[in-house]
Amino acid sequence: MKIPPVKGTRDLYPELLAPIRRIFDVWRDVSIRHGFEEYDGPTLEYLDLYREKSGEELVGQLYRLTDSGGRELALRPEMTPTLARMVAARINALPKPIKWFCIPTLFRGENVQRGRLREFFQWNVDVIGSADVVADAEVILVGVEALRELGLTSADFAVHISNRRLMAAMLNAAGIPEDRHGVAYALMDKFGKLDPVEFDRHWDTAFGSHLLSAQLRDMMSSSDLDAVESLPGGRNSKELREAAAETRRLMELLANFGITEFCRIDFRVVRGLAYYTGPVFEFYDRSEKERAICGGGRYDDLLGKMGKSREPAVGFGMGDVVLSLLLEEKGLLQTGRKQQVVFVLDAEESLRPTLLRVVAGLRRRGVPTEFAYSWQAIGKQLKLADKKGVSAVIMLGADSTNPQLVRIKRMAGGQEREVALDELLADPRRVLEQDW
RNA sequence: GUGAGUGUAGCUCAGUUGGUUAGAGCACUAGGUUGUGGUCCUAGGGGUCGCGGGUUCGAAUCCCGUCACUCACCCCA
Repeated sequence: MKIPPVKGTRDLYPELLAPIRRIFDVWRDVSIRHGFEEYDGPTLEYLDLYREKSGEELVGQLYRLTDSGGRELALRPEMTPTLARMVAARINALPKPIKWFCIPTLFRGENVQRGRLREFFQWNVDVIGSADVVADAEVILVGVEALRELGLTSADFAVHISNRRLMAAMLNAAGIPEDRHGVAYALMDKFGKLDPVEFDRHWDTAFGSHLLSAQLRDMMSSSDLDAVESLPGGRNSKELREAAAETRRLMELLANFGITEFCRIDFRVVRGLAYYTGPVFEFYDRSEKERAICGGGRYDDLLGKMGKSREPAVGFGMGDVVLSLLLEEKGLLQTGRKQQVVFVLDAEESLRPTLLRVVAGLRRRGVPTEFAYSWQAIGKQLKLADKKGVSAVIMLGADSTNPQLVRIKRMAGGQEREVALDELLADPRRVLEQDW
């Protein structure tokens, strides 16, 4: 019986895993360079952790199971609840701000389609314990730097920035009651998909104010902070002016960090889940054909709901699936072998013991080394070396008059040179990297 | 959940109005090549034609059902 991989999962063969590993390396490297520490948590959590935090929508997508002790568990669909628990447990002991990152495997029982799987990797970067908008800016900086490191430029992607506080203030100023804000957000989230007439009609039906609808549309397409304050009631709203000021400051900080070219205000960014309280952002490819590469924002109230003390926090998640699609489109997905492997061969079978000694010696000195398990003619061994994609071959017994001489052959150009075996083993990296 | 499309070798795909033993390219294995890889040539392995039923002397091909996958919609980190 043939059992296929589970829907929405991937069999990551070496050539498929290689480019993903490359992405992980960049994520990790950039995180550490920006002062973040890596953490991880369990893949399995109590179902209640998500029930309490995420509401029924996400719980409906959970992979749940009952263990042999009758505990109701779930495969983690996101990292934030775990992070919140871990931080809450040590909140008094950890120096603030806490800057942590993580590259977890996540599971969601969603419909599978382009850019969306049921098991995927997601880079999480969070700052906890600072209410300063500079933390928001730094988190965005980390995300931008990682994409730059992967070869993307401002011609390829942009960070679309909005602010939940600003939107709330705006709606308040327009006289829309708090309990209707959810309806408004849902509509604003659809702004990009609806044409103006439809948008007006939906807005009118919900709020009965066609005028506001038109102004909202202007504002959402203008990306202009000043336009916000010209909304009905805007000039008199302290809340709104403050939120606008916060957003302006964020843009200034991003300019100070030197990434203005990547960042733009975009009030179409609302973001699905309800726990965001301040600036929110999404990274999109410039064509906006793909789903968001990355999304995040400030969630000052979430940790308070998880633990005892309220802690301001900001962070984002960046999945590997959409990012890989984009990198592939741009021809930036690393597919070839990058590893520099050498292959040791012996001209005669009697040299096998020497070969094994040389192989072990090279490996001990940090040189990735391969060899043929059974002796074959030089031509066959070279063929094998070629298939393995090695960068160089070290030939033992190449000179029958002097057993101390080995010949090093570069596979790319085919050049060969001879070197003493002792010299090679003394400092193989130097010998192998040296020009000749 | 809704709609559309696609299922033939590991991959990409041919396969005539239904007709002998289902093919090609790539990939894989081996040989040509007993002191030098890539190119080239030759050979080989690999298929329950997604699955089940029906029509027929005969089904990869026609019909019905079913399953899987892909894309889109809905929804949404």
